[in-house]
Amino acid sequence: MGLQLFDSKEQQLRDFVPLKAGVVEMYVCGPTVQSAPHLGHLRSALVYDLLRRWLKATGLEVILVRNVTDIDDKVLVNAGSRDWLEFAREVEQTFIDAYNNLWILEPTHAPHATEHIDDMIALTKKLIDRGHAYQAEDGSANVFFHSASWPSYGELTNQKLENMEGEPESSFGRRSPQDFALFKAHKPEEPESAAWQTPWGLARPGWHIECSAMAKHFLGEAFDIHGGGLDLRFPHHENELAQSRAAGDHFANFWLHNALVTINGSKMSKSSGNGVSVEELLEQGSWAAIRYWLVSAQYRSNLDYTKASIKDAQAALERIVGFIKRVGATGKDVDLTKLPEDFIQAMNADLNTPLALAVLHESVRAGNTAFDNGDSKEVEAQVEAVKAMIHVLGLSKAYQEPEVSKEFKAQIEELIAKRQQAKTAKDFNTADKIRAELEGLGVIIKDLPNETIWSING
RNA sequence: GGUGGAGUGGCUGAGCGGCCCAAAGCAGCAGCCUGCAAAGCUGUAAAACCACGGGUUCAAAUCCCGUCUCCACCUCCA
Repeated sequence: MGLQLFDSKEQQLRDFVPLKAGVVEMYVCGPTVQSAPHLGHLRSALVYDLLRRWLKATGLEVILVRNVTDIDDKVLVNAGSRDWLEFAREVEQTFIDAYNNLWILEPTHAPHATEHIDDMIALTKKLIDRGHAYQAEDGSANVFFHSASWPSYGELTNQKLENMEGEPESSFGRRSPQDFALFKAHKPEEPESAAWQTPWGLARPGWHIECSAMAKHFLGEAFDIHGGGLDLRFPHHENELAQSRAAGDHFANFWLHNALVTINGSKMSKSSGNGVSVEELLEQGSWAAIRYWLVSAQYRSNLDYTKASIKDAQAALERIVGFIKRVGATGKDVDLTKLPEDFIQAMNADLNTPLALAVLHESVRAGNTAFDNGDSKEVEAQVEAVKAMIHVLGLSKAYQEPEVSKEFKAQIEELIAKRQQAKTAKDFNTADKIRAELEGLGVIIKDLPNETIWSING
């Protein structure tokens, strides 16, 4: 059976078939670059990275668009007296760094909202022409989508218009409480650089129109998958869907929503101030361990962060990496035809990564047992399977040599050789001293039967 | 009030009608390895009565009804 994905619009598993044979077009909501990322942001990006890797592994080409919302109320507020765009770029860089460290592949396109204002204006015009949007009745440059004009409004989240609370009726010139902004009129207290000349006056785009416009720009009127965090289902995705459909586009064929990272059972978020930063995480374990942890739950399950989370993940990951190193198979070659059937089925079942990890660990154990028994044929079979699996999960780099300077490497190897000499001479004092010295350099050594291997601490 | 989702061993977390007296990992314990460590490897206990109470079924963690608890979302903002 092929890949099945849970479509949150249909609220069921559906067989995934790309609209165009051989190519998958995905749009994922990226961050609003208002402050540095926390675990929740990382999970979201990672989930779609994982999906992308799996689609590629099954032979499909993937075009992934992940936007950057670089104009937004909070960006302007948090920039304070600084140039807001410069601030936004700086924050964006902290996201890019974190993505890179987590081995999240670069998207095919990573458009900035501010670079697609024309697309947004065009889409908004179309909506006005079709009678689904209007300029604010107070004469300002505010433009709203008229939710009541679109009969299927609410279809994504199965809600009825009358049950939605909405904004106070007259605020900013809207006709009804459930109408949302497509463009927001420039405010005197905001910098002029944060406003654009539109047919309705000086204004900046609302959040929802950005994604509709950029998705259309890069992927056209219909594309395969729209992804994002569960907290974006409403209003953001509901509004995107309404806008794009009202403008005559089919829009996304599948809607995917990843569950949230919680801490003590509650959503991790900026506003509640319980976000766990990258710095705090790295005290618990490596980037690889963080990635492993994020993969250890199925993407639609909440993932609860505790103090031990990353440490546990590190231990589990090292078991896998240890096996590969132990049998000396650290080469980069990977053969995806060696993926076990159970693993493939787990991934095809809406990316059941915990089950996939179980298959992986079973392979590791079988491989280790074979190694102890000197069954080199079995060892080879298992290690190839393991490498293929962790390649798919994006964890391959965990076993590859750390990138250090040649000089440093030579120094380490010399110390290890000296220690070996001391050990052979049964001069254990010297041997222990050297071990301590290596630890001082941040290097942890492990004595294997025939050799000593080392790694960088953390 | 509305809409979705969740409650499984000490912890994380799969399973969603029979293969479940419930995967995998972590932690624990034992053995192996070691100059000693660390790490590693192998094996493994337990009362997981699968939130609680009913029901359907030859068969339920899995389906149905009820109850409790928790989480997310409900529009210029995640």
